[in-house]
Amino acid sequence: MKKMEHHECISKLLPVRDTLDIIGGKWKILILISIWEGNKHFREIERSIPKLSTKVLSSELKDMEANQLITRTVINGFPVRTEYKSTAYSETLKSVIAELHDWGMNHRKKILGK
Amino acid sequence: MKKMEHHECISKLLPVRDTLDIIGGKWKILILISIWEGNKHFREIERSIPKLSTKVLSSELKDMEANQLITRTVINGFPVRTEYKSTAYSETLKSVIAELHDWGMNHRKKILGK
DNA sequence: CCGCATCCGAGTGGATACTG
DNA sequence: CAGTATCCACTCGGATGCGG
Repeated sequence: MKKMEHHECISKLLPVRDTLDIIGGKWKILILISIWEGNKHFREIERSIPKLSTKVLSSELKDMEANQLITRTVINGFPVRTEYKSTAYSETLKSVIAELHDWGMNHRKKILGK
Repeated sequence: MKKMEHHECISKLLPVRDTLDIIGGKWKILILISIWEGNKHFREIERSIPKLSTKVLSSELKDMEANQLITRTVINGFPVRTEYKSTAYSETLKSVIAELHDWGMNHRKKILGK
């Protein structure tokens, strides 16, 4: 990527902020990966992520549904079961996550590995 | 990026988290861009970013210096002046930011633009 | 099983004033 | 100018209990 020009900066900020809001929290990527791994139910997801409380999971799942990263389906019956699935759209985040991952790997080497 | 395998997931999480810790806050990218734009001094940077308080700026700059994204140079004299500059290393973040930006742009279109 | 409501403590961040 | 100190409002998130 070449040097950013000043007039480009402002227009870049909002979309960057949007993306960070959507995946930038402490849990969202973990939850997404948990679902990618095959976990479908609330308790399953909760148990797969240490230290994640029901309150936070609940609100994160809502955000993610609003952003179309997952779908939520209630299966009638008793007890009620709910199924969370990742959308095809969520797959488009993989290149973003890959970029974050690569930079983070490299950074570890730079900061720690001497 | 192809589908992630399960055993890859865990190894991906830490570096992703590292990167988000470094650029994921509310201000770090704004500050970096402000410095890229040419702002060098504490007050200059502060004034260029609405709503940013001195306390937060101060602590963000320290983090960023620790992560080698910027350098801090005190220029003797009175009053004291300090010069912040972005490092060559910080430029490596541009591809990450570009990826965040592209995804965010696309997402806006998907969510809002119908 | 799903997941919201409530209570509550700790940490964050803003405003302001002050030192070097 | 650079940055710290202090005070304080507010949010976040953990624990727990309950209703559907």
